[in-house]
Amino acid sequence: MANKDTGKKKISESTIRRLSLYYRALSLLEKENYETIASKELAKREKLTPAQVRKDLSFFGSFGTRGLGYPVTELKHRIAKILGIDRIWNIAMVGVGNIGSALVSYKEFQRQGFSIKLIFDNDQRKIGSNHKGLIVSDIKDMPRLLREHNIQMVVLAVPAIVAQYIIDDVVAAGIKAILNFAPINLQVPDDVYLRNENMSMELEYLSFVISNHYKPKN
Amino acid sequence: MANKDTGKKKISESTIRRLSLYYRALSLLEKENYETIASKELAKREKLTPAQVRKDLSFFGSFGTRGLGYPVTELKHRIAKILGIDRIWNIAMVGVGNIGSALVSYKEFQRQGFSIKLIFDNDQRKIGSNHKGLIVSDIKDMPRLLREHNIQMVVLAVPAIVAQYIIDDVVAAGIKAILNFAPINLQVPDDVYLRNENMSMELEYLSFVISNHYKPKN
DNA sequence: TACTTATTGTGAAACAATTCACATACTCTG
DNA sequence: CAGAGTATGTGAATTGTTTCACAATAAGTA
Repeated sequence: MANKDTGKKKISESTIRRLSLYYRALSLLEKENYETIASKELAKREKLTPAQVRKDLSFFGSFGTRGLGYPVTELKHRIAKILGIDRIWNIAMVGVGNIGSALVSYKEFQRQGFSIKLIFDNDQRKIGSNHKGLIVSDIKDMPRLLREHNIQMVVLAVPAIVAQYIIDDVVAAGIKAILNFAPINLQVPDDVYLRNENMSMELEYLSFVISNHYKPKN
Repeated sequence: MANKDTGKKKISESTIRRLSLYYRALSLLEKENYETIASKELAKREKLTPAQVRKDLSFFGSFGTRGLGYPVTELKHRIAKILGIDRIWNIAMVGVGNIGSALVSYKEFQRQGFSIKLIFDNDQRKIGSNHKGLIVSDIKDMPRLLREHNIQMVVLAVPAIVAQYIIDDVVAAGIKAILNFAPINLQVPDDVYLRNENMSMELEYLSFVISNHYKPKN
């Protein structure tokens, strides 16, 4: 009864996001030379409940040993496979402003298997310049280059005002996954997954928490 | 009673985050000279249901007029007040690496009332340098400067390896809200709200979505 | 004023996520 | 190799969130 993409999905987004947490925790545990880990300890490290850890994992199979726990290295690989990070993803960065160029230099992406292969901008002064060994390409060549370099994901870090115009091109080039940093609601077809990252919203949430002495439950 | 706020009903994190969306939508509607907006239209713009919009708002009061909708400008101000963004927040940026310096230049923060007042680093080569009109201070002076400049929130953009050490100082300086970009689980006391922002996790989620032909529900 | 239309505000219903609790099954020790 | 101990895997119970559906009520109209 494993989940596969046959029809219905019963896996929640929260479960997937926790898988990322488990993956990071397991990488650390591996370095600490743990061979096995109990749900209790894994939960403690991620501030979750043991039942939640077990339930999350159980959606994808039965990875543990009763009385002992989960094998650290194996579970790490299994989760990598589930998340689809047991490979290298080719990324393009569109927009080389503050955020874009920071992310190009962000070593964590490379470390996690997300390899930025192309950078685009529409500013003539930026086109041709070098960022961490990559030459900024003209956004006009984007459709062709995205295909030629077998890019699977795009990070969009352009001004809000041009974001829709540019994302249309990205979609037209066949990209199915986009991480957008422009603080605007963009339209994409149903079969394209667009995730919005809005840093002001994060600060607004902090603002609410301290203004209202609100105690989030996690 | 986990939540304080004088015995009010429990508000979910999702509701708060949607409040940010409504706020942004209302700002736009105001520019488009709308005077009132129905939950139906507001929902459409944010890809939510009208019932959800009304329910979210109803947690905080009764802001609309039956038969007409919500008054755009007034609702915007009410939400700003609820979120605590009807004011300027003084922020300090700790760490002037890629992410840190990008965020210092990120105009959206300023625009939303989050004003970066101080920047810190521990690298002698960076201390004293100028970033967007701000001089990078020595992290050694952080406890004193945070208090002197009445800083209320800290954005942490330092390497994971030193993050715990630095956040301890931030907490000791009396800061109650921290946005952390280091991909590591930090420990803070109960009365400090720490929010983690992990960009690799966002890409991992994209990876899962396209690897499994997963259809998120929103 | 009375009538029509529109849209809110909100209990109740439906749905979703988390936690509980325990049978099951494995390890470890002597 | 048996008994003690431990921790998984998972239905059931609980808790949380979203959607439904409709009474209430304001605006607009004549």
